[in-house]
Amino acid sequence: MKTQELLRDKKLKVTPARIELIELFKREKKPLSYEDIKDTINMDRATFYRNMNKFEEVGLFSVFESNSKIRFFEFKLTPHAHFICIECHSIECIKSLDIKLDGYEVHNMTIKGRCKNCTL
Amino acid sequence: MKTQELLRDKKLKVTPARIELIELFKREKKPLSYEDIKDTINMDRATFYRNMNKFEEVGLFSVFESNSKIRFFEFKLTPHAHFICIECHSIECIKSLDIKLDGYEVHNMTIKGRCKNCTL
DNA sequence: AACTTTAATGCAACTTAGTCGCATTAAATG
DNA sequence: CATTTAATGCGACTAAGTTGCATTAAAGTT
Repeated sequence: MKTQELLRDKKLKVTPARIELIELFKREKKPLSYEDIKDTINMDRATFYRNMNKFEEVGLFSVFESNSKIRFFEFKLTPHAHFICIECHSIECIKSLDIKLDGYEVHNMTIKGRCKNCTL
Repeated sequence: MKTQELLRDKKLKVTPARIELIELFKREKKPLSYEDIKDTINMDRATFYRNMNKFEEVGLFSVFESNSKIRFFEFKLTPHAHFICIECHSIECIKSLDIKLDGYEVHNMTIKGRCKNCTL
């Protein structure tokens, strides 16, 4: 769906900041934090966070916290788990795990540990 | 194993604060944050965090972050996943999931969403 | 048991990701 | 075009967790 439609569909105003964010995350296809993209985006920190929180509320994005309390945002395509390495801080999308759990409404699943490189 | 042995085994000094923490978490058998126990423990915040971080380093405790960047600590018995409700903020231990992942050294697994009560 | 080394503690000051209030500006609605 | 409604930028703020430092207490040594 086109970005503008996406926003209208969720009854959100179409603004340059929102378009920029959604298009960036659609392109990147991976979880990013404010720190990761602050230099490439053209808006205030508050605007970034307010929009990302809205996007999560309406179900466009998924969000999770890494080690050391940093929030990562990802444009929601197919639901999947994330692996966060506590050593190199890399993040990997894990598509091989089923993220369902009977009786619960699962929003995300994160696994922390040491990644393939860091266990060598 | 007795608390003192546990500490000596990890080459950590046996102090009243450490004994208090380990015995409390052994008793509770569930993840707790500093906020949860600050009024029942007899030590400074810094001492709490420094000790918990040590305990994690040496493998006695497991740690994970809830929503809203709060750290939860748990005395490590059998490894298991945790479910964190984003609505009522309750935490449940999920023993039914296998927390293994080929090629990775898994330290913890957290699932966020809405719990059984909150999806009614 | 006293002596020395090494690490743990308490306190206050600090860090930092994220939030909030408010005045201003820009979308949407009719 | 006028009006309503919500988004933006800015700076001030919040709160969980950390750090520096002087003090105190374990552990190891003679």
